[in-house]
Formats: sequence, structure tokens, C-alpha cells
Amino acid sequence: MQYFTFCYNSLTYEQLFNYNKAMDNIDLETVNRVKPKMPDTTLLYELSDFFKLMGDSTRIQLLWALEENEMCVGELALLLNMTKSAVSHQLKTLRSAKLVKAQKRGKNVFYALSDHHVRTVLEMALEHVCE
Amino acid sequence: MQYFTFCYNSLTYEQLFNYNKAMDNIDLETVNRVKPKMPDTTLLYELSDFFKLMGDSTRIQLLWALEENEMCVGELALLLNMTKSAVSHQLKTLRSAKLVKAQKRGKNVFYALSDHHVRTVLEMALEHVCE
DNA sequence: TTGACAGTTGAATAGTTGTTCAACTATAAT
DNA sequence: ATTATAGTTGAACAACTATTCAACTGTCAA
Repeated sequence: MQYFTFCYNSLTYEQLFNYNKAMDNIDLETVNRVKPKMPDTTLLYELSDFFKLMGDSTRIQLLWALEENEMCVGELALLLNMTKSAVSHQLKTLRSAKLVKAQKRGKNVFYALSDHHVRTVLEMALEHVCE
Repeated sequence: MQYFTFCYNSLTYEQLFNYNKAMDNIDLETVNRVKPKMPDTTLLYELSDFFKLMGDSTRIQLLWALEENEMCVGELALLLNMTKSAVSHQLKTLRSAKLVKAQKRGKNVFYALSDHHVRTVLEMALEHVCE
């Protein structure tokens, strides 16, 4: 037996919106009440970018370690048992997000947390994860 | 001019560790002090998985919306201006992480937050993002 | 019982991302 | 000056992920 169902293939955003809106079982009032409370695009992407940044075990370890002490790339590589290259790449990511700052001293580059908000967020997440 | 530098090609973990450890300018004391304070593997992955989950703008919107009201898939699709299929896929992800719960009523499936910790974490992140 | 609607699902696709690799720069020591 | 060490970088690769697409199930109404 063959079914023919509606496909959204190549609908414009407006067409999709009208299609969604035209459904029977929808409480438009709820949707209209919630809509203005939704975060605007900029905030939304700032939020998800921040979480994306925290969503990598290497970067979490780096932040976690730097919370204890500033360290140079080689020390961090030893601590995490990774190549300096991999560590350096991730530190660059954290740095461009302004979560860590770098300072060159002699042959070494020392990294430190630049934002102690990070600790709070980590602790909140910990609380969540640990039930 | 040509340089010949060390390459880590196909080092075992142990070899990498020993190579890192053998560096001159490393404060082994710091590394040894911090090492026991690092999170264990399980916790580490639970943490990064949680942040990964929050690191998507669609899922943030879904959680944000459900914080206001439980809603069915069609309502959420209308609110976010997305196809029901895309919304359903993301709700499934959130559901298997136990962040939302589903309840079928008639033709509709209503989703609601199952963990109000989420709000706290979102608020923390908001605080961070908004400087 | 037929048709329409609500939602789900698996495969496919397009885009993103973390690590490796090799080559590089900069600094310190001999 | 030469050499070894510390770190950075861009390209390449592999793994992952969000959305689309098409086909499906379950429920209600006529």
C-alpha cells in the first residue's frame, strides 16, 4: 500500500510559517504569549557559542587545570597527556573567546584564566550532572 | 634553509608522556599538584556531553520555550519556524538526555521540562555572556 | 473505513570540528 | 653562530552533527 503525504520540500520560510500556523490542534494563544519572551538571535548565538566552547573535554580540562594554577603549554600537554600542538590549538580557541589569557616569559608562554565566571558555570553544570 | 624538527608521529601514549615529561622548562611540582585535582574520565565526559547538548541554538530555544509552557511539537515548530521533523529530532535528543519529558494526549505529543536545573544553568551562562 | 492530521524515524547530505602532521618562528644556551 | 627547546600555524583527515527528505505509525473525524 502506498501513502501520499505532504512534503515540505523547498518551502520558503513564510510558506513553512503559514503551514505550521494552519494546523488544527495548535493553541495559537500560547505560541503568541511565548514568542516575545524568546531570546533574540544575537543572544541566542552568544549562548550556544559559549556552551559549544565548554562542550569539549579537552577544553574543560584546560580550564579546570588553569583554575588551579597558571601553566605553560608544555605543562598542560604533560598534564593532559596530549601533544603541544593539540593543546596550543585549543588554547587559541579559548583565548579568542577571552576565557584565557597568554603571557610570554622567556621560552614559555603561560596561560591563565581571564574570567572567573567560568568556575561558577562549571560548578552549576557539575551540580546538574551529579544529579 | 631546511629544519629538522621532532615529530610525534605514531608515538604511544607512554612515549608521548615521557617526551613531555623530559622537557627542560617544566615545573613538575605544579603538574603533580594539579593532577590529582583533575576530574575523572566519567565526570569529564558527563560534563562535556551536557555542554554539548546546550551548545545548539535550536535546543536552547526549545528549552527556553518549554520553560514558559509545555507545548506540542506543532506549536514548537510554529514558534521556532522549523519543520516538525527537525523539532522532533531535537526533542528526541533532549529527551534521551532526560532534560524534557513527553506525554501523548490524543493526536498530540506534549513536551515539558523534566529538570528545572536547566533554568539555573541557562541563567548562569546568560550572566557570563552578558558580560 | 477512509482520509486528514500529528508526530516519528532512518538515511542522506552538508557543514562543522578536533587532532595530526610538517613546517615554521622565537628564545635560550653552548 | 649554531643548536636545541617551546610554542604556533595551516592544511588535511576523520569523526560527528543538524537538517532535510520521504516514508512511515497512530489517532481522530466524517
